[in-house]
Amino acid sequence: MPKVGIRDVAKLAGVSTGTVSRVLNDHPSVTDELRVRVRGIIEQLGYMPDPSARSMRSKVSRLIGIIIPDLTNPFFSELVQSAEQAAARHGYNIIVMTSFDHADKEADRIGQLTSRKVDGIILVPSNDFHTLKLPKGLPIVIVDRLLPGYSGIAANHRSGVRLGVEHLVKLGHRRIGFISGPKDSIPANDRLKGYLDAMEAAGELTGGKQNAVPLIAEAAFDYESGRSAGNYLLARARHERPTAIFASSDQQAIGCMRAAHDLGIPIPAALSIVGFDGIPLASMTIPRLTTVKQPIQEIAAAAVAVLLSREGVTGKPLLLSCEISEGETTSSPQPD
Amino acid sequence: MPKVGIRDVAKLAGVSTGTVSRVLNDHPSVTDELRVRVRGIIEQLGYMPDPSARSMRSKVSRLIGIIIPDLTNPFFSELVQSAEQAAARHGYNIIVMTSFDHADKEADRIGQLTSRKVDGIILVPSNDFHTLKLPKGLPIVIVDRLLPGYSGIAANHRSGVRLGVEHLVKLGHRRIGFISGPKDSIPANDRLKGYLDAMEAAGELTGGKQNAVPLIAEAAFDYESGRSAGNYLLARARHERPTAIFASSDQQAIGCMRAAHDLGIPIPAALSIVGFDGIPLASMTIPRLTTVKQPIQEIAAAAVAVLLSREGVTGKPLLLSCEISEGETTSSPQPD
DNA sequence: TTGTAAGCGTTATCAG
DNA sequence: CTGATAACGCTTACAA
Repeated sequence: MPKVGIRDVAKLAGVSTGTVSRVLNDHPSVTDELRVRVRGIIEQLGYMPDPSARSMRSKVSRLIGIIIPDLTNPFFSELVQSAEQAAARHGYNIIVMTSFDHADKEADRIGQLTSRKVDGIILVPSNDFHTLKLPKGLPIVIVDRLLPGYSGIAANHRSGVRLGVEHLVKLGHRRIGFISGPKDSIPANDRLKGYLDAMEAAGELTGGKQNAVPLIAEAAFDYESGRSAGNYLLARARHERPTAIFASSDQQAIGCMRAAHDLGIPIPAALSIVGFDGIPLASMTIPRLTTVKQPIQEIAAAAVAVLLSREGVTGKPLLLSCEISEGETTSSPQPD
Repeated sequence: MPKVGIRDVAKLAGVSTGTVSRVLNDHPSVTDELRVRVRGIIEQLGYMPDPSARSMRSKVSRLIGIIIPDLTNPFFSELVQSAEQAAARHGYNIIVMTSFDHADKEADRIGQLTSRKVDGIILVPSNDFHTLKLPKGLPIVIVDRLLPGYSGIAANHRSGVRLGVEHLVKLGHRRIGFISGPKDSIPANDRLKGYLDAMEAAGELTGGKQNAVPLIAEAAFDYESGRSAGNYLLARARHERPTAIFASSDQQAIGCMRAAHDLGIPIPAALSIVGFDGIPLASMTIPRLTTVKQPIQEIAAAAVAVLLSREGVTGKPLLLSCEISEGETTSSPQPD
């Protein structure tokens, strides 16, 4: 069974290959009658245009690449899934690649995608990342970890964290600890700023007392780091230790929950905890984690939309807002 | 800057396009001297062969598709990541697609990949899946959820579960409950068989007493279902309820942990729990979950290898063995 | 071993 | 609006 090509369709429909092609591409200048007839034949023959031949002529591959640091990270896997969905709605498919937060691997992946002639790239830049050598002519949109000087799409981490900390303030907390991300990470710094914003607004940053009892612990975004950061913040006399902790990631928050648990500190009775990200896992902890949820689907959809508009991101970064997802790890503080 | 093509390379190297092509494809019949020279020019010009043109002639796209039910499931995201790694080692890239456990979506995805002319498909069949219409000529390898009548690659769920249950038996448990997967799921049934194997070997299946107190609860694989199944198994008088529970997934196990927690049953003091899968989350619970770990990387690597051998899976399913990952949710049972 | 040239299956240009 | 026909960039017999 010889595979059916565009001329088989043309022959059977009694038209030229050109017409068939035009039908295929929804070119306006085709009679409705012809369009219908050709479509019928296509159906009947089960004809499928060859994407290679197509892309060779038209310079469009209907393929978009996405490069993320680690697919095992639930935030990124949801991002990829959402991107796949969004792309599919436009007839596009997704090639995934992992950079493992390695700048040279990332460069290599970008090269691969470029030579693959994808129509665009969604990039979550690796952390140890310095200069981005962008193949010009290829639309690329930076996502989640915005780079200074580049535009892109991300959640508004700063205002999101502020939202979360303000939630704690509203509950009556004053000694609010903060588990920060790695200091060389852009989003980590944005989140830190959000914390400082909220603390300042609450009047907790003016006095000198904070200096005596540091409430900020730096840590990687993972579970174990969150745990040790939590230990650090909590291993002090009761009247000195924070009554609430905001963690820069849900994984940190969960690690911190464990630290509190190990220290015999009940949650939320003696300690409120808020995380950041809104990964599915957050609703599976005991008790359920209160967290600031990133609009992952919206980010992915926006990224795809930008790529398909073939403009790259135009001006400034596009920041989407987070919302708080209330769990069971927050309550008003106990009286001392 | 006009893009550089194969003839630019040929011209500058003073050879024919044919020779350049042969160098590109590591064709053996090229002088080392020429090979080196051409490679040099290629480098110098930054030439990248156009994959569309290439694939159009050669019928090879160096693309492989992978269809999974849900990328949000950590098991599958790790599978995809491993597959991407394995494929990359062979110069292949991966197109991901999600079926959401929907048979017709799955069929559609297979169609898309077929028309994309991928070189092979890795498929985790959707659950409500009946007949698989395989485009012949396109190598496809079924993974994880083996279909009766088809060959494929998966962990040996049956022996894996048996391993886990035997572990509990060795610790001294006799009333071992089992949270099963959905009854229409192949792997769920395999796992159930593993449980029955082990229980029979332990002499716990011969008496009639099991009938009076059913120790098996059917549930979906997710967290919430595991929780209600756990509630069902544990909501009885102490001397009747299981001293240990084996759950068919880690998520179920974690749900079950929550159920036990809510009932005031301490783990592992009054209840041992073992999960199945070995997802990263398993080591993040309090206490850390003991689980049977599937060899995900090996599965992915084997799947890619099979595809690249262009044979499809030849004979019987290939079953890889699991290993137990000891956490803190298992101990010897308390005396009644 | 290397060069020559004929396509691969579409799309796009240009007449009609 | 539709039909010829020339590319597109590369691989691969076939010849030399």
